[in-house]
Formats: sequence, structure tokens, C-alpha cells
Amino acid sequence: MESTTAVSKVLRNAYGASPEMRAKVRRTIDELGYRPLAAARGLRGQTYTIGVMLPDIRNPFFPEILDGITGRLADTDYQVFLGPGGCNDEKAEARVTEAMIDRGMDGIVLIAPVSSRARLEHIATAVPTVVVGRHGHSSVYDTVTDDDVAGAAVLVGHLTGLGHRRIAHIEHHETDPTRIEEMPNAQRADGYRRAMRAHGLAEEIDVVSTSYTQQGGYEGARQLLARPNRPTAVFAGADIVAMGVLEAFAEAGVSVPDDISVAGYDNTTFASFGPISLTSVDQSGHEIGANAARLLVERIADRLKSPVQIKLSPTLVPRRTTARPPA
Amino acid sequence: MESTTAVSKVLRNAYGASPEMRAKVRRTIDELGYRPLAAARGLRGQTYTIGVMLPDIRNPFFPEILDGITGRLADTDYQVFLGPGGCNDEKAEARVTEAMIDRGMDGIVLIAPVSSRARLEHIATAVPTVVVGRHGHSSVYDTVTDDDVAGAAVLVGHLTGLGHRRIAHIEHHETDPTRIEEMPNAQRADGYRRAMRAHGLAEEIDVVSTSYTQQGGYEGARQLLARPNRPTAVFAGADIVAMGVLEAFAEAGVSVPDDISVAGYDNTTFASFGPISLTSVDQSGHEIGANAARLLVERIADRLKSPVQIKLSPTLVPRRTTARPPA
DNA sequence: CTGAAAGCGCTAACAG
DNA sequence: CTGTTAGCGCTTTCAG
Repeated sequence: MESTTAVSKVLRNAYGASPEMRAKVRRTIDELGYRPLAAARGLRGQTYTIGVMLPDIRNPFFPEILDGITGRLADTDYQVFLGPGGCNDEKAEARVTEAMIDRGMDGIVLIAPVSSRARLEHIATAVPTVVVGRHGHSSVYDTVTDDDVAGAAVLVGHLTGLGHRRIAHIEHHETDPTRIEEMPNAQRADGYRRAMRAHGLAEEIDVVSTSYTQQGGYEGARQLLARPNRPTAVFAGADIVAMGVLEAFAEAGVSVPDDISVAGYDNTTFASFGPISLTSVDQSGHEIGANAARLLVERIADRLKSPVQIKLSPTLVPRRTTARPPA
Repeated sequence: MESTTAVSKVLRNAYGASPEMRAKVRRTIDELGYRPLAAARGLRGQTYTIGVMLPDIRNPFFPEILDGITGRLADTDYQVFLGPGGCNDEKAEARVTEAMIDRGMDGIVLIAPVSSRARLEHIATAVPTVVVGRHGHSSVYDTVTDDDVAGAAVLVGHLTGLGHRRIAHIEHHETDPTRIEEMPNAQRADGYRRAMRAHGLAEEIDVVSTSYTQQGGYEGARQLLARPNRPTAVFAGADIVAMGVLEAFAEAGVSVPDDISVAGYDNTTFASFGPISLTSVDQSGHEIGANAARLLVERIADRLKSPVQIKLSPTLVPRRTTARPPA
């Protein structure tokens, strides 16, 4: 007769069950359509559940990361659940992460969290954690990021290569000092400044601070249009920002790229959409996700292993919104 | 001394605890930073977790529904988690729903599921369920849908009102007989046919069967362009399909709306984006989500209550891709 | 290699 | 109104 212990062992591929016993149990499980209750398993062992916090469902870049994560985890027993983490809202972020911890999740992936460093470490102490999209090391969690400085540089290089000099940048306004170091938006702005200087264009540096939203792009573009000496190219910190820029330019009768070139960052589906065809920087979200999942599984296996930082290289995707500046 | 029972009662706002006791317990909970383990609660009572299955993260219509759900649940103790349910993949859908049941979720919302009727009823038998976006009644689950027939009619009315007669429709090809009755795509195609007949345009009915993807829209548009007698307006079954249509038309040098008018369905952010400005039908996703959440909470409270079907009315959002047909 | 027994953190019945 | 006592379904000792 199969005991509950035997079933448990088979389920967990644990040591101490004969091949015959395994087969027999497997057969019976299939016949009865038995499914172990993950919540109960969690009380003693694992829940086989991994939580992914997405700050903004609407951002078309995140699905790429998610695909990378689920793809990497597809062959395992882990199930991924997404926590909707209210855009740029620390409170909402805290609520979701607490909820994940309360549900006994085995590990969590935080995508571009806005919480303080201290909170991230607090979370990582409670449960194995991988942070995506925040620069800056930690002794308790692993990180996977895109090299935003390099991405900004390659984009500025593309524009100068086309002959642009007056290249403006629209950034997401950041006040918090630690976040200035860790957030991708700040890194992109920094990369832009460095690249401009490297090309001898320090005098032309022109940064507009709004936010990484379509509205932010729209407002930023309006400000740039009001300049006595308009830029010939605009580097928007994210594709969604570029969308707002394109909208403002269309409204103002500014032709892209004939009058002004526009480039984004993230290579979202928006950017690749034919009629828009936005030049952008691709972060290879799929790889980011796959790496995050791998690191998380490793950390679940060994919570004390020393943290890893992975930095991936973005690539430029030139399209039809960038061209030579008007003669 | 507070007993575990007292704490449990306070946590659940249950009957049988004096105000003083409540206050005292609350204070101690705060001091100790105690958090109840949801998994353990679930073993006896509820997990305070609600699962939402999204078939496709990338579809910009779904976030609206999600906002409606989370908004309605924000003031409750329920926490929402999303299950990523591989686009149009019954296997993936089954895996996610099983996972939700295994985790002891208190209720689940299925958004536009593709699973068979039998499977939906099976799920609903195991856990309180609300199905969004599938027409057709059930005795075990509630449904919330948009009136797709009415939506198609209002759109066809808009086009005939502009003077169009040759109005083509691009639909998502459906073979399964039950799904033909239940899926929104089939309802929209049906609504289109009926509306055309109602306007005395039975002879002009022209349906292209591809899929609700950008690629499907692109291919459908190519087919329509190859017609000896091109339509003057195209009703794409979904905004994402309209995107593909616009791309094909742009490529072929067909001007929208001067040569051909184009309309979509769903009123996604894509459609509202200025430079695109696609005429579309708004499903009020927020309301759909809010209603789904309400029904689910009610069903969790009383699993035997008789099922409710809510059908919401869509509204037309006319924009710049539709105009009078060329003279 | 197998199975009986204890207990994970909570809630539900019950007795005080 | 309070506290004690049994489990929820699993995993994990620990004897056999």
C-alpha cells in the first residue's frame, strides 16, 4: 500500500523510493487525477511559485522580459505569477512584495523597482530575490541590467554619425540621490552627457526633465520646440516618451525625420510598427528575463551564494525616424 | 494574554472579540511586524488571493480590465495575481488555471479564455470563477462581456452614415463550433453581417478570415487590395488587426482615409495615439473589470448563488482614419 | 526501502 | 468574551 510518505517522495523526486514504487505511485496519481495543494506543501517545503513584480503592465518592453523568465522556467515545476505593482508607486510596490512573501513564494523577480535600497535588501533577506533594471550592487540579491550608458552612447554615436550636433535628450526627472545612481533613466541621461562630451559636443548638451510617459514626451517636445535654436535630433529616454514627442511634432507640423530626427529606447512593438518605424535601442529583454530566472533558481538552491551582477549589452536598431539633419 | 484565537479573530474581523482586545492585538501586531502566512491561512480558510488569467500580456486592451479589477479590490484584503496564459494556447491555459487552483486561490477571473466549455465548467466547479469576454451562459460561472454584435453594428452604422457601401471585415478565423457561438470575434463578424443586411448592403458583405494579430491584419489587407473592386472601408475586428492593415496600406501607397477608411475595435492606446488616430469601438474595459471583480467577490461569499451575465454596451470613438469615401 | 507520527501556521469548533 | 483543542494537506524526522 502506498503511504502518504511514498507519494510525497515521488512528487519531490526525493531519495528513498524504489523504481517500482515510483511507477506505481505515478500510475495511481494519474488515475485519480490527484494534484498536490501547493499552499499546503509550502507550509513545510516549497510552494513552487515564483513572483514577478511588474511596475507597469502597459509598458510594452516588460512582456519581453517576462517571456524570457517563463521560457527559462517552462521545464521546471515552478509556476510564475505576476504582481501588478502600480506605476512608480512605492506603496503599491511594498504591498505586492509583502503579499508575495506572505504567500510563501519561493523566489521573486523585481522588475525596475522604485523602492529604496533598504527595502530591496529587506525583501531579499526574507526571500530569494533578483532585481532587474537597477544598477548598483548588493550583498543579498542578484541583479540583471542593461548597460544603459553604453546604449545611450551608441545612440548618440548614430546621430552624430548622421551629422547631428544639436542633440537634445528627454529624461525622467529623478530627485532621490540613491536612485540617481541606480535607476536606468539616470544612467541613460548620464550616458548621453558623457557621449556628447566624447564627441566634442559638450556645449550642445540639452536635457529636458519630464517623465517616462507619453505625456512626458509630449511636454518635453513642446519645450524643445520653444527653443530659439531648435535641436536637429531628439533622444527620448524611452520609446513611450518618443511616442509623445512624435505626437507633439505631428501637431506642430514638424516633419520627422526631415526637420528633426527622433530616437527612442527599448525597441518596443510600438517602435517596430511599420508606419511609425522608430529608431530605438534594443535591450534584449528576452535575455534579461532568462538570466534573471536562471539566477533566481540558483539562489533558491543556495541562498548564501555570493551575489552576481549581470550587465547585458544593448544594440541599436536604426529605422526611419532618424536621418541626416536638414542642410 | 492574547491567544492565537484572539489574533485570528481580529485578523478576520470575526465575531467574538472585545474592542479592547482588538486594539491590544492590533498594537502588538504592529510592534512585532507580524504578518499572517497566507498559505497557512488557506489550509483552513481563505488565501485572500485572486488569480486573473490574461491570455496575452501584449494586448493593450487587457490592462484596462485589470485596472478595473484591482481598483474594485483595492479596499479589500484580496490580493490579485496574474497568470500568464500563453496566447490562444489551451495547454498553457490549463496549466495556469490548474496552478491557481493548486495554490488555493479564493477565486479566479478568466479573460477571453480559449478553453472548451467543459473545461471552463470544470474550473468553475473547483473554484469561484468569472469569465470575461465569452458569450454563452453557464450554470456555474458568471460572465461579463461586451455586446460585440451591437459594437459591430454601431461601427457599420458610422461607416454607412459617411456614405460607404463596400465595407469589408477582417475576422479571426474560427473553426470550433462552440467557440463560434461564444467568442467575441465570431460575434463581431456576425454583428457585421447583420448590420450590413439591415442597411440593405447584403450584396456587399465581404469577410476576410485571418487572425487577430498584426500579421493577420496585414495579410487581410493584402487580400482586399487584390480585389478587382476594392472596398472603400475596412472594419478590422480588433485594433491590433487595424495596425496590420494600416501597415499594408502604407506600403501599398494607399492613403487613409482618403482612399480607404479603416476602423478597429477595442480602443487601445495604439488607436488613441495621435499620429495614428484610429477610429475604434470602446469596450470600457475598466467597467468590465470592475464588474468581474464584484461578481467574483459575491460568488466567493455565496458559491451557490445563481449565475449572472452582464453585457455592457460599447461606444464608438470616431477618429481620423474614417471619412467619406472618395467621390 | 518503507510507513507511522509529528508538526508547519493558521482557523473552526468547542468548552469554560 | 476568551482560551483550549483539533485538524487543513503536506513534508520531514525517525523507527521498523
